[in-house]
Amino acid sequence: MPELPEVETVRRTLAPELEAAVVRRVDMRSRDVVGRPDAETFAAELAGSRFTGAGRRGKYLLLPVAPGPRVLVVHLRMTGRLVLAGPEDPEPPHTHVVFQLEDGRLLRFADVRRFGRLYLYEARELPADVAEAAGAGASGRTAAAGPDGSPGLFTLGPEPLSRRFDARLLGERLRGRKAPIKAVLLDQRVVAGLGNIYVDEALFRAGIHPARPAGDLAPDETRRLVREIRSVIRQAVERRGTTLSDYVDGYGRPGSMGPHLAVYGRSGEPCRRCRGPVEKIRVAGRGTHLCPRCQPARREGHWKVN
DNA sequence: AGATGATCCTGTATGC
DNA sequence: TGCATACAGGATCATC
Repeated sequence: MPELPEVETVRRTLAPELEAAVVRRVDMRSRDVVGRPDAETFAAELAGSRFTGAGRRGKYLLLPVAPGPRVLVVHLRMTGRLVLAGPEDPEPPHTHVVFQLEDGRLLRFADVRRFGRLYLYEARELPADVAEAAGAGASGRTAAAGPDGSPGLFTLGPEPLSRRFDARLLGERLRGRKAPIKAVLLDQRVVAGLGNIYVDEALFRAGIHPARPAGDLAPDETRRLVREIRSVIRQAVERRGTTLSDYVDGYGRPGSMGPHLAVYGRSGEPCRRCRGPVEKIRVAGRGTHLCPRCQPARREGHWKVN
C-alpha cells in the first residue's frame, strides 16, 4: 500500500518527466475516482493545461498545473497506480483516467479497488505548506478544510523527515492519550505519511508494543520512536518503497524494501533479533505484526536500555 | 471529546 | 472441485 516512501518514489520518477508536459485530452473511464470538481469539469479544466513537476505531502501526490497555479492532487489509497506509458503500451486493467500528452505519452491512473482519488484545486485553496510542497508557488491564504474534496489534505501533521517532527512534538501529541500507540501513529494529523507497514516496522525497531497506550510511553521511548520512524522511512525511500502486491513507481517498477521488513507479513517466521516467532494480532482494527519478546506489552525493562 | 466500528471495492486466500 | 465467506486496508462517517 502506498505510504510515504512509495508516494515519494512515484514523485521522483514523475517529476522530471512532467516538467513541461502538455495535456491534449483527458479520458474519463470512471467518474467516481474524481473527488472534485465533478468529473466533466475536471477533464475539461485539465485539457490543454500543462504539468510542471511533481511534489508530495504525506501520502498525497501533488502535480502542479499551469496555467494556474493549480494542483492535481492524487491519493493512491491502497491499490492506486499512476504510471507513465508510451503510446503503444497496452493498457492495464482497471484504468480509470488517462491523460493523453501532446508528445504521445500517456499518464494513466489505474486502481483495482477504486479507493484512490483525484482532485483539482486552485493553489490558493490549499494550505500554504501543501501549495509549497506542490511547487505551485506559495500563493498564500489557506482556505478552511475543503467542503468537498479531501479534508485530510487540510489537516496533515508534520512530515516525519522534517526537523519539525521531533521527540518533543510527538511527546505532546501522545500525552494523555489512551489509544494504542499504533492508532495514534496511523493518524495523519499527528504525523503525515505513515501507514500500516511502516508503523509496524518502526514500533518493532523501537521495541515498543503496538497496543501500548500512547500516553504511557516513557520519554526515552518517544525519542527512540521518532528516531526509528525516521530511519525506516529513510531506508524505505532509498529502497524505492515496498512492493507486496500492487505498488509500482511512475515507470511501473516495483520497490525493493520488501525483503528488509522485519515483521510486516512475517507472522510465524523467526524474529530477526531474537529468533522467536513473529505474531500477527489485531490493534485498532488493523492487522498488526510484532515480536512479543522484543516488544513487551508493559514498560518493564525499557528504561534500562538506552 | 475521543475512540471504535462500518463503509467502500475487488482480488486472493481460506474453509467446507 | 466448486462455491461461499473472510480478509486486506486509508480515510471518512456514524455511533457509542
